[in-house]
Amino acid sequence: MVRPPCCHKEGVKKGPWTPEEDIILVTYIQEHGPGNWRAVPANTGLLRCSKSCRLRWTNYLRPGIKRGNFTQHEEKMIIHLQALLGNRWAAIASYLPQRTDNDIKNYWNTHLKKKLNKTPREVDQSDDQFSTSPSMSSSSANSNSNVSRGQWERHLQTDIHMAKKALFEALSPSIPIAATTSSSSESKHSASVSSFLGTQERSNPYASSTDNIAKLLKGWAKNSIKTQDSKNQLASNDFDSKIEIKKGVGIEGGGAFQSFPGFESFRSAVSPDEVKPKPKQSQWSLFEKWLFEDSGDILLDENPNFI
DNA sequence: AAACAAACCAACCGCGGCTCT
DNA sequence: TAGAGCCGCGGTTGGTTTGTT
Repeated sequence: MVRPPCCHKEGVKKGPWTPEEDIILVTYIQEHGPGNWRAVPANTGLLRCSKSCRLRWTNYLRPGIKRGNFTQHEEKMIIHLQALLGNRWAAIASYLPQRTDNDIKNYWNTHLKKKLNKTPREVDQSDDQFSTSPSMSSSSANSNSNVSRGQWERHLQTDIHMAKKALFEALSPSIPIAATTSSSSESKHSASVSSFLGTQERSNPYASSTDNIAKLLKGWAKNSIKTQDSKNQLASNDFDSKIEIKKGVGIEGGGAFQSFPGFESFRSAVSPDEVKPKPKQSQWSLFEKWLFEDSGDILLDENPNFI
């Protein structure tokens, strides 16, 4: 069947999102929750297609998103997860709950791919992983056509094991991460704390500026802290209280945005843990189980201090 | 200071899978 | 069971910023 693209309707706006649109979208989602995206443009009056709304929410407005530089730890995780899972960015993102698939994809395409291609040794390593991992491309699979299936499977097992091991190392905070593929120094990435807050060095128009979103969220958070003091904490995805500030400030009048202070107090008010999506926990458990049960014996031999 | 190139990233597009009727 | 519609994902594009000459 041929389905007309959802965004080809007349009067559907494209391009960068405005603060007003963001507020409308966030407000609606606070009230109704994410999902049923088709209803969002209809119910909010936004001149955006449902896809665009979902994308804006998941990649930018959703609470708990970490922006800015990737840490070395994250970088390593992405490399190894990519080796294991291939370009399944959503799956990879599920192990980096604070990063969006789009962010990871962009980072891979703009940074990591180049890095891995830079040093021959790393290329060899990554080629090994990629050419024998389950996620390898058909072209790379063909390049091994002269290798017998048995050999290839043994190689595959070995590489999966090695990838697991590497991933284990990356996931384990107690084990020092050796400077491997990253050419960027720790100091360069040590700004992870500040990067969590989305410090973008570049000054961008609104749509690519975290500042404005930060201001918005900060405003909501600030208000919610006041109103929810007795509740003692912010629910991870619960912005119900934050909506109040919207009602107070109003979405009309761009000047309202000027009144929002910086993001700092939002940072202090909402810790990364608090905004971490809940469902990831079970994924972690399964993943860790898979990771550790197979590699655990060897890994624990090598890292007796773990656990 | 201007022109050009490279890097970056938000957003779009189209496909596949799932759900509902 | 088949068709229609929606959602999510991955690939790609295009605008903006930054760096270099």
